[in-house]
Amino acid sequence: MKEISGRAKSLSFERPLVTVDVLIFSLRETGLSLLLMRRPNEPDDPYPGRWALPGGFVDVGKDRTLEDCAARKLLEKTGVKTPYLEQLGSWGGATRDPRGWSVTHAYFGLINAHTALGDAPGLGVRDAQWFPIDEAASKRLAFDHSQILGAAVTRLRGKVEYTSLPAFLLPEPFTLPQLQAAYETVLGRPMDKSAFRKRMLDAGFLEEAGAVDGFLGRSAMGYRIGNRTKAVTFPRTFKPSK
Amino acid sequence: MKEISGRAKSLSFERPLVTVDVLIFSLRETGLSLLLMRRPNEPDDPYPGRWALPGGFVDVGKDRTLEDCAARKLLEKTGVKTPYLEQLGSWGGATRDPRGWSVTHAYFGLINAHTALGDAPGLGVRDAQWFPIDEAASKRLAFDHSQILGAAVTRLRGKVEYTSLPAFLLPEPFTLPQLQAAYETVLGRPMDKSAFRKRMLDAGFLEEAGAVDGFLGRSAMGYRIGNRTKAVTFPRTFKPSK
DNA sequence: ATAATAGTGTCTCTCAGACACTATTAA
DNA sequence: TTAATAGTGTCTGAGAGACACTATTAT
Repeated sequence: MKEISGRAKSLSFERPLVTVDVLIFSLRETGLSLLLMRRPNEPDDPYPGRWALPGGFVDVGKDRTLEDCAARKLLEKTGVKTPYLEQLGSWGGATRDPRGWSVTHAYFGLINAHTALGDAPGLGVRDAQWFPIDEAASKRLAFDHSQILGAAVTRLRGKVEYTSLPAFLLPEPFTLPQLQAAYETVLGRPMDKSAFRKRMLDAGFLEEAGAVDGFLGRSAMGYRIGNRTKAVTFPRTFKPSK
Repeated sequence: MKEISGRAKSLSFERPLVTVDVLIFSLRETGLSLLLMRRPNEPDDPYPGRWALPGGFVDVGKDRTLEDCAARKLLEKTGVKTPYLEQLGSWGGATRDPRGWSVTHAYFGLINAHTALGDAPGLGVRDAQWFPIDEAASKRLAFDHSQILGAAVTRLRGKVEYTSLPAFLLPEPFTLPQLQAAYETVLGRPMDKSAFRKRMLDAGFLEEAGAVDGFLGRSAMGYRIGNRTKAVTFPRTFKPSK
């Protein structure tokens, strides 16, 4: 802040384009998945027809804050209202958008597959689609979105090692075995049941929600998340590595 | 990205102001300190005369990326070239700058007191000054800079529990006792020598740099940081809380 | 020798992982 | 009773903290 050359506080210099992109993750039959949208196919649009993260320009009239803008995009794209939404970071530069110097602000959200009626609500048919993250990562996405996706997956996998993030991927109430399965899917490795339960219950972010389930074998206790706005941090990571 | 109403790809809508702010931390005699700058005292400038984070508008002609812009600000303010620099986050909204909808991108850097010739090079006399972070936090800074500072201190203290960040606060070569003192200063609590040494040496980010020091008592081994661009993550936090 | 600081060895306690065990439900 | 799943108990090993010990230097 400052650097208004001289004392003429003209703000007439060129301003970058300002956008928000949202990475919406969900657990689907095919594993951890990401919502992508196809860019319009008009030839003088950047990256026509490419898959891209949902997002768009900040609307100076509509959005009160960046976070509001991200929540708006997410609502428009999925109909989901208050999921876990975290700022991932910003990418800005002269060349990332052919239309000019631009900055994008990436947020990532975790929603459960139940709310995200996959191919249905609001978005549906059009040009939105879920992809398993490996498949999404192998595509040549628009702009620098592949790079952003890489950062998001790294962050997500990293945080899953020591936070309760995967709980946000499940519809409530969920059981501990379901939660464990969510962790195992995201991390791609099996975990010990006993240690897992100890950790989750000790962390104190779960509220009992009555017995549930049981359409095969013993029924299980259902749980809800105490505070849906933030994840809990565990004192240690799962595998203290080597 | 998209949302260009209709198919007229006019980019003529209003764009937010885009800035970068840098939080420069250093260890000084008075403890962990932050560099602040006084805003110009012209009455129609926002927050005239207030202390603020060093920063300024992105220069679309000069800066190739956001990170470049942050490095430029840091260089202009301190003369330091390639320190540890990490993106902290972005704050954007309609009301944070009276001049209009604005987004700032905060980076924090750790530099050693030797390079940061405190009150001297480049900046010197003018309107830049180091403050112990508690004092900086108690000031009413310009814009939302107090909030940003709060986030930075939280992040820094948090990461110090499980990373090698404090090493960036020391001039090389440094000794393990010096490094331990840096940790203790930032965290505000004493640490056990034996456990500390085990952890640091096992982490494998230190390179021996020959015996050093010894102007009182036994001389110590000096160390350098292997990779100055990123901190090492330890498998556990220091005090498993509770 | 003494003071001051650097560095090591040893013990203990905590806690995560391993894994076998018990509990509950449907067919 | 069996199969399937939920949930518990016990042991062990790794590793961090506590703390006393040894090592090296200047005076």
